[in-house]
Amino acid sequence: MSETAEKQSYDFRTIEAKWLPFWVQDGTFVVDPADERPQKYVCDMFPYPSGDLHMGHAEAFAIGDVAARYARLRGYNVLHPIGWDSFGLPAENAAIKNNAHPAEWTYTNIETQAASFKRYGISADWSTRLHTSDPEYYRWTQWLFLKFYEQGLAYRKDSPVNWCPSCQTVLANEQVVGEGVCDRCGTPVTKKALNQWYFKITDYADRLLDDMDQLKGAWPERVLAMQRNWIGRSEGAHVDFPVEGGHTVTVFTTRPDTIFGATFFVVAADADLAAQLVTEEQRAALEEYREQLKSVSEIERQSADRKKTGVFLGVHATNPATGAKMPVYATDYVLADYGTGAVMGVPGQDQRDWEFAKAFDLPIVRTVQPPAEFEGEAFTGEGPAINSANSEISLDGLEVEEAKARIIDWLESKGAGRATTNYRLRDWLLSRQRFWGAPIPVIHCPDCGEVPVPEDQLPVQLPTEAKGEDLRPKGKSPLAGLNDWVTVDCPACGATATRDTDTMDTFVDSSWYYLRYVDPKNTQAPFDVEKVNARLPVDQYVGGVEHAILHLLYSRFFTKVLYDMGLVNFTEPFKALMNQGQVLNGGKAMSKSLGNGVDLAEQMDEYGVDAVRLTMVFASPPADDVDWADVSPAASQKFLGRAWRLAQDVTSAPGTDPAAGAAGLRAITHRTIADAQSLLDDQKYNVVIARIMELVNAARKEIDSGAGAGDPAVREAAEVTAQILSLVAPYTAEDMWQMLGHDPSVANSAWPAYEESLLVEDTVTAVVQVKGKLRDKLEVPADISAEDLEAQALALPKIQRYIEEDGGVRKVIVRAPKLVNVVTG
RNA sequence: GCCCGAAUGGCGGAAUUGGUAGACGCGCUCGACUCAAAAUCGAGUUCUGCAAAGAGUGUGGGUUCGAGUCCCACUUCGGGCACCA
Repeated sequence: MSETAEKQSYDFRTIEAKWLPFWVQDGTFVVDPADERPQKYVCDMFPYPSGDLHMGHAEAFAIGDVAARYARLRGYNVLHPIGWDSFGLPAENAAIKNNAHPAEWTYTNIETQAASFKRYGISADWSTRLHTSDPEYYRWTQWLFLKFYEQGLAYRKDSPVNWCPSCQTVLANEQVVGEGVCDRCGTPVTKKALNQWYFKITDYADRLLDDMDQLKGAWPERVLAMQRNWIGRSEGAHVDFPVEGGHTVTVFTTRPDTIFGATFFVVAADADLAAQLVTEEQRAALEEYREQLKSVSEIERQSADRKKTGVFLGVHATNPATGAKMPVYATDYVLADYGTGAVMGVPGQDQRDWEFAKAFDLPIVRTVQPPAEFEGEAFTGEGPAINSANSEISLDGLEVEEAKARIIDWLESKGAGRATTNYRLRDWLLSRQRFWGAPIPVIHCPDCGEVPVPEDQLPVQLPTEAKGEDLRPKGKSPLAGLNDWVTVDCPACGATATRDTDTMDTFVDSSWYYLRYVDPKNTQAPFDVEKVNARLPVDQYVGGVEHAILHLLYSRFFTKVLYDMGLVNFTEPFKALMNQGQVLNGGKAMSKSLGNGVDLAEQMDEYGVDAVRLTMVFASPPADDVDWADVSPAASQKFLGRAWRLAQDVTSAPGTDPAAGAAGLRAITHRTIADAQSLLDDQKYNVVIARIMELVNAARKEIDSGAGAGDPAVREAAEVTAQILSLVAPYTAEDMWQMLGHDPSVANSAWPAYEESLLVEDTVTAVVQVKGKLRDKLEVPADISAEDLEAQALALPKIQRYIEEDGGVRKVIVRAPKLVNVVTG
């Protein structure tokens, strides 16, 4: 800038209008396939096109963009893709309302969001853009389904499933939230016996759990904890109980050591097992009990303080340890789909069994000695075994762990039991009675049965003519009502057959999109194996904690299956995960009902894109919530103006050697680079902003009351400011960079190198403590010896006084050059 | 009940990982500029106290020359799971 040029004021509108088209034309963020530099893959969880972008998107994508832009400045070949998770129910509801096809609503919203993303300055490579609702995408979702099917990992079964009466569709366990309600509409979920498609995620339970070791430290601990909890591995034993009528029923127990206390036997009332065991005399009673249960809501059933109910099945089981006859009951406190759906009742050591025994007046035997002061009912703690012996084995006196091992050995020797592992995780119910999803590529033939659609007939496309009322849920998939679509020739025998009319859970779509990003236009395969192996796993994944179990667990599962198929050479998709916090307003999540929503577009109009982004990043650590009521985008705008004017004020020529510049400012500049680097590596993005603010303040001071605007150190500070600021405020930074005489884009400039020699301070402030309390300070050379520092500290008059008052020096701790602690007395 | 996480000024949050608590910002107070306001700039701002000084990082103990940081016990808040045998 020449001295004569008229000073403009900082106007974010002009700056945005200038640079947004430039980045598009320049292809600033498009990955060059020939780029040989080391790679980084930074990925945000792709959005659902529910409308325009909101404040939550702004927070998440601002944070993800810092990571991407930082990696780019550090010289990596960065892939930062963008796409949409564009299947899902809201599009269907809109279509019914507007008598339209869901695609209309979906793609209109995508265009709106795409424009907003561009305005928001996200450094995405738009050539990666994908939508899961495009036939070119879901063709491969279907292809992957078929691969899973081939390996027996996709199957159908009849089972009581979660049913939302309002959405008229089944739900996965992961989608039943809180006290048993639908995560979309809050309606209490009921159970319905249906034939549904599942992915066999339980086959991968151990690996999903054990491979979390790879993620420790790189994923938030709470996400790992939630997944661990969800998988719910528990070690125990299977024990076989002979039951009258010639059956043998196996139970799962984590406490085989308590088997001598098993006095009754309970099976899940809603499972087939109960119907198989029941005597003819008791069959009517069982049926009546089952009828009663149907009227009990899931919420009521799950409440722990509900009194135990059940019905005697008329048969007895034999306890393999005691030989005792145990009455067999059906009850709803035993879950059909956990363990084996049957439990040995040990009232002495299990509170639920205690309550059942009390309700049915069954004997209670303690087999673990509670401490003398114990006053509870069932005793579930540690203690020596009692009452636990037969003619062949005695556990008496053994502590729980030892007793478990001994009884398992004995059961194994008798062929009556074995150690086993059980999981809370159930198979993933993936079929949905919805329209706007990827159709399950299977044909049902009266002669051949289940026939997978041949690969060359993919994609099984959704009908494009369906609209409005065609899509209303009727208890079965809307596709079932479209006869032209449903009727098809069997690919195996040519007979008239029908298509499967369910569509896939949208979490199937999102379980592999991060793979497709590296090769989004591939028409021969979901992705090129070599390209994926070269680019993945994702180095930094960014998204909300609400997907802690759902999307993240499913994606991990998919990756492991693909690994086993030889399609990828890694077992975990996301090396590092960052959960951004929510954006609140007044301590509460923004919502229509509270009327506390803040409109992103309005904020950008009023304060500018950069100010909104800066506010998001500066407000708190990335993982913490941002309360919009506590922050000031106006202040962010003000700061950006200060930074921008810095560049405007610089009068030295580009390329001026900074060595001759003011030493004080240079030291601050280089300290800022060094600090920013380690802060960015630690993802302490909010603190990085604080450091840039300090640098801007120091540079301003230098201009106003120091060496002046022509000092080379001021130019250096302004350049560094532009570069670091470009991570959060790309428009302002780009404009600064140009004012400073550089070619755009600052985003592809090199991260500034700091000079070690400038970080070394000549003098430091040493603190002098007496008995750990700060009493005085001392300016000393940075290379002062411990002896000199101690002597100087002890000579201080203030310190002398304390020493006299406290009765002399006992000990002196010296940490040159920063600290002296005098211990007196 | 079980499992995670957190607690620092009026507010959001810093603290090189055991060595000056409160960086940076918001807000507030005072001042400059202005006829005035806005914008901008400057000074101050943990608490008590006129000051000297003292106290201080949820509570209570402990380790240490020295603790926001480490250990033990607890409290409160947030989140997840929960009749899972």
